[in-house]
Amino acid sequence: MTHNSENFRSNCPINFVLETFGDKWTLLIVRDLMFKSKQYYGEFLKSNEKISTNILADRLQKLESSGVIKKAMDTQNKSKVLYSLTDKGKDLLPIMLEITSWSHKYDDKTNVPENFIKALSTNRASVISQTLSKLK
Amino acid sequence: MTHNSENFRSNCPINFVLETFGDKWTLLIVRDLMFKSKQYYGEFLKSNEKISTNILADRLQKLESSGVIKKAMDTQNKSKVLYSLTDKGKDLLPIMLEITSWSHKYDDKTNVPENFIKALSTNRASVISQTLSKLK
DNA sequence: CTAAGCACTTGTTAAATGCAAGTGCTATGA
DNA sequence: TCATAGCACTTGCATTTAACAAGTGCTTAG
Repeated sequence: MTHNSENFRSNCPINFVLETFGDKWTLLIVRDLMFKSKQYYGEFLKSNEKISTNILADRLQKLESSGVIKKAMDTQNKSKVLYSLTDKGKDLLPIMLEITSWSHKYDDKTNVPENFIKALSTNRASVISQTLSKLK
Repeated sequence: MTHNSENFRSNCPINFVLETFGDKWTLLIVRDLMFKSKQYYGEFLKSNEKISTNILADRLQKLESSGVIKKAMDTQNKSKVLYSLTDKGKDLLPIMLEITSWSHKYDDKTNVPENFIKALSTNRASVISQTLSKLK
């Protein structure tokens, strides 16, 4: 969905991210690409949250058309499709890190490695560069 | 929704915020409280995105039960209800600011004052303290 | 050439949303 | 004090979206 569509709601920056990420599933795909080194359709399906196949297909297509992810053919296996983050997708990292901090603070069930939390508060820049470097 | 409910999906921090904010409306209420000095039901209804009354009532109740906002009686007018952010809600500010930066970068229709964007990149701490100070 | 894996599609049922109208308080003015 | 209006919701119903199970078509491995 874009601001040009018939579903246009406002010019607000908060609203803009909601138009792309305002559901229960889309950001989980970004998470899997960004932090869990997943890149195949079948890998996204295996996440704990158990996304259904039609919703996954729908969200992958929407993320691609909004320029957050891109598709590529797996050069090793032509029946496989490789998904990856674009620069626009990688730029979501600061948002993801703030979300992680907030959840760590307010949800005692949230499971984030303690050294990641510590690095985040003491050396945020290197957390960012290390995370991005793994995305090649 | 909490991690104890029957809808539990995972212990992931990204999933945790999606359980509360994973829809098209909830975060707009937080935005209105945080940046637009709104505090009444009728004020939220007037936002550009045009939330419907039943959805607004539902989201206000969910935000209250998740501890992000709190209700109070208006001391001037007993027929009015005052909504405000809790500390947990105010702690969403860094997330909101990162969202604002991302949308400003990737959506040319997004309308954020240029001096706010500039302050955000050069003096983030003071943007935070000034925003919070207006929330009393 | 057959079987299995992978990335989706399709169909149906269940849930969430959008819209219009209504309800029950409180305040205000004649 | 009694009618009117404002405010914060509720309710009912039509439409849209999501969940679940099953199926399809292409690719590759044996």
